[in-house]
Amino acid sequence: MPRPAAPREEIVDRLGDVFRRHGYGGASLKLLSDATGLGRSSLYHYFPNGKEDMALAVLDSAERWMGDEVVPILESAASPQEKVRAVVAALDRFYLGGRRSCLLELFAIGDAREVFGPRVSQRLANLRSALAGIAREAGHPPDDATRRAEDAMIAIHGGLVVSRGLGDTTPFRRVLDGLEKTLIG
Amino acid sequence: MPRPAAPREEIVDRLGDVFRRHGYGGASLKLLSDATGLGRSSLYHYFPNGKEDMALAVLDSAERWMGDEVVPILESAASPQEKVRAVVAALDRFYLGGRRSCLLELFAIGDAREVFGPRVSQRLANLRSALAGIAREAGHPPDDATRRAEDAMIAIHGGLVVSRGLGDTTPFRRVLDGLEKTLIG
DNA sequence: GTCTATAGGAAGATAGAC
DNA sequence: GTCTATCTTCCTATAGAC
Repeated sequence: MPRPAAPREEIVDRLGDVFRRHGYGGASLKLLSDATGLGRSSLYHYFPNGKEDMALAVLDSAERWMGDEVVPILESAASPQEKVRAVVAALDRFYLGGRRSCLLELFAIGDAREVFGPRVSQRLANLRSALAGIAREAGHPPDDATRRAEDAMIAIHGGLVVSRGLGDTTPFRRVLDGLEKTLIG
Repeated sequence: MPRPAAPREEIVDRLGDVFRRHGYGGASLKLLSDATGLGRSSLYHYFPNGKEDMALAVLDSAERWMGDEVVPILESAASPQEKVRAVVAALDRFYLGGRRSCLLELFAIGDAREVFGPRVSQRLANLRSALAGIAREAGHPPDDATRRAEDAMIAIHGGLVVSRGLGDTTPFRRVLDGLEKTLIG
């Protein structure tokens, strides 16, 4: 008798691992199947539209994580400095200290761009707004705050890329260490 | 009678376009064939080992470009400030003002990582050394110079990622504008 | 150097039994 | 929910004519 499946959350996490390692196009059904322990048919049972549904579920999961972890920080009564530190800690956990790639980067490449491009763009813009809010709270005028927020995003993603390329998470960790200065310093 | 082929340089450039847009795995022989106007067989005539050979040719071409354009700047008698500005201009041309992705980023994903990972790592380390040289010339101690060079690489690649994600080259151009400060300011 | 044809396999996706 | 079997399409790669 078939075992009750792993919780959907767990499945989506494992799918995310594959997408983050291989990109959208490179994540074959075989890899997805192996990573979850689910056969092709089971994957289609959970995600009727196949790979695109799986990728959407992973994106949703990442956005939900940000909503659960980061938004409360932003809405708290903490000081800007405390908020930055909490966000840094959240990013460190989310990107596994620099060992995990960013889906927004991978989903803006190749065929995935056509499907997910607008969503990627919107998520980046949202993240920029959120970070700019902290910079404004710290007293920076709106233009300057937005510029700082964008610099922070550039540093984060650049740190991830360089860390992955060098095979060394030091650059990403250094970015996180400097984020307070980038954003409100 | 078959037309004499386009110069190899031109062919490699067009292959590079495909790799940069779709990544290594996403660059199918069909895309490569369409972009160059060469049939599959002709591609195998030029690149006997298929896609891997094509990717190597593109990487070689990019490295040669850097060697031809950037190394002379570094070896010139110009001031550090002049060198940074010349490098910035070269990067601006190379990345088409932010519209072109970096191969080093794309070739560190998925299956390509196994094949090109070490080479990517070495190129990044070389670029860091080159940039650190300018920072040292400007009077920064070695440790600080290397840190600045790495920050510059983080900013460049982060700027490319964010620009691509947002569909707007402004972030990359702003990174280039700030590179002098990042490196020697 | 380019062409057509094709091998041989892996891809995404579906059908129907259990 | 999971399984096996299968369909179609696409992929990389090769062979051989011109």
